[in-house]
Amino acid sequence: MAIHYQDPLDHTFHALGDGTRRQMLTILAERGECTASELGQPFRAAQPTISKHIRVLERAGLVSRRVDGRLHRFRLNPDSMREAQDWIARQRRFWSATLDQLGEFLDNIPDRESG
Amino acid sequence: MAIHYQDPLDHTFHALGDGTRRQMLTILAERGECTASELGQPFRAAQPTISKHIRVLERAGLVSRRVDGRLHRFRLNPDSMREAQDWIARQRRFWSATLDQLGEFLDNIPDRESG
DNA sequence: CAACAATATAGCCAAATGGCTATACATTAT
DNA sequence: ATAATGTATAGCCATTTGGCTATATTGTTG
Repeated sequence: MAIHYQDPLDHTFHALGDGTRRQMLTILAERGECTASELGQPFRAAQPTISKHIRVLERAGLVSRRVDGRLHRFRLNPDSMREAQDWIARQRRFWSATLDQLGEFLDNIPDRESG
Repeated sequence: MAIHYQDPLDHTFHALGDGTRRQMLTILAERGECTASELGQPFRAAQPTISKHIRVLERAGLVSRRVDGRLHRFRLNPDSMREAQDWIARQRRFWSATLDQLGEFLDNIPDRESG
C-alpha cells in the first residue's frame, strides 16, 4: 500500500521544518561551502545526529556533498530552495487573485509582486 | 528532554511538507473560503483524517477557521505563508551574495570546453 | 422530539523522526 | 603500522505522524 510517490516538495518542506536544519542552511548561506563538522559545531547534538540532519538536507536536494579526503564539504543547492519558494509564490498569486474577487482585506495587502 | 520552543516556521514548513495539505491550500487559493468537506472531497481519506490535516494547517497559521452553524469555513491566512517565503528569500539572497564574494562556483564547474 | 448532516475527538496502529551510544570506515599524521 | 581525525552506520528509544474505525458533539430539518 505504502508506495507513496513522494513529491520532491515533500522532502524539501520537511527538511525546512526543523530549526537545526534551517540554521545549517543559514550557515551555508553565510559562509559558503562548509564541512560536516562546521555545520554541526553550533549545536550541542551528538555527531551522528548532525550526520542525520545533513542527510535529510541532502535527500531534499537542499545541499550537495563533495567528498574531499576525509572531509565532506557541503554547499547550498539553489534549485531545491527555489522550487519551494516558487510553490509558495504561486499560492500567493492565486490567493491575491481570490482576494480581489471577493473584495476582502483590501487594506491588508502587504506587498506587491516583482522583485 | 529539552523543551524545544518551536519556531513558528517549524509548524509552517511541516504543514507544507505533505502533498494532501498542499493541495488543500491550492483549493483554498483557487476557490476562496471552503468548508471542511469541500477541502476533503478530492481525497479518498476518511473524514477524521481530513480533520487532522486541517488542524495541522491551522496550527501552522496557514488557514483560519470560521464556524458557521455546523459548517466550518476555512480561508488562507497570508501572513504565515509570507513568512515562510520570506525566510527562503533571505536565504537565497545570502546565497547569491556568497557566490559573488567567493567566486567558488567558477572553480567547480566540472568540465569546460577548451582551456 | 427524532433523524440526519458536518465536524471533532478518542483510541488504536505502523511508520517515520530525532535523539543517543557504540562502532565501523576512510583519510591523514606520527 | 599505529594513532588520531572526520564522518557514516547500526541499533535502540521515545515521540510524532498519518491513517483508520467508532463515537461524541453540535446544528439543521422533518
